[in-house]
Amino acid sequence: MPELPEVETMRRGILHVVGRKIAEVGREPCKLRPIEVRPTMAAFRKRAVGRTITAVNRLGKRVVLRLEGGDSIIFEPRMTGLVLVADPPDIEHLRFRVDLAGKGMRSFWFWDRRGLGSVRLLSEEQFATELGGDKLGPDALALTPESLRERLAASRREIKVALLDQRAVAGIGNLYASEILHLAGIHPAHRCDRLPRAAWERIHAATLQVLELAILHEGSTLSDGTYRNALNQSGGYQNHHRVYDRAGYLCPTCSASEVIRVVQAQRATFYCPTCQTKGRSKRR
DNA sequence: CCCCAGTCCTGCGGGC
DNA sequence: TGCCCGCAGGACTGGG
Repeated sequence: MPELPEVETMRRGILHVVGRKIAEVGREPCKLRPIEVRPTMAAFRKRAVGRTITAVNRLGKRVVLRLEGGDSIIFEPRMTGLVLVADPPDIEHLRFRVDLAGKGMRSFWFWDRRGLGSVRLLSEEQFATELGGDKLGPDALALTPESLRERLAASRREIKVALLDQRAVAGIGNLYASEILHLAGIHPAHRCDRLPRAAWERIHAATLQVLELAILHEGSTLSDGTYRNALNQSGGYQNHHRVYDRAGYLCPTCSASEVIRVVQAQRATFYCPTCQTKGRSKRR
């Protein structure tokens, strides 16, 4: 499931479309339930064709193509979406295509097995309304210890659940939340409003460390094999997971406890009961 | 406002 | 071996 490192890898994989002009856009033939594309294809085509792509950005877990004139195309992969420049895993799940004018790469695609993702073209105004303001917190890579603490310290939620809230911090998902809290040595069920200042600093440092290393490895491809980079290659960070999907295995940090799986807010959380303690017990 | 449970969707794996 | 159910968790919504 694409989170910040996977989406950042997608972004880097299509960075070379900057400066290219869009020749055509459209849905790919697909027998499954169609993904959300907005606005209608006729309006989408009218506003995209002939425009030059001026930048490829990432906003939390979305890839953003900036077009000359102010519109943006937003690719939102959600669970199983991919941005591909070549060699799709299969053609049945190709959902959307962008053709480019001129010399070089001719097309790139949005592929999505489960179809929960979307492709949207937004004006500057729509962009500000739907993705700006308080809709999304600061990007996890742009976080400071203070901004993290300011946004979450008053919450009564458990820290693992709060880290998934994109209005608090943008980019962290279920997999990396577990990995971050393990590296920080914080129990996932610790209430935000009971975390000391030093804990926020550890969470902040762990967030940067985990996400940056995961980007270096081009994200995590889990056993279902869904996530691929723009060239349909697997990521490598799954080989560095310390707790995620590793219930019953010995914690690689302490070698004293097995990794535990629990459910928080209907999602799986993995942690080490020795490395990640709650409250006072850890105070030397 | 804050938070949780339910919803969308497809493919896979466990259990019988 | 085959079938069916439950699970995976992005983001959004409805309601307490």
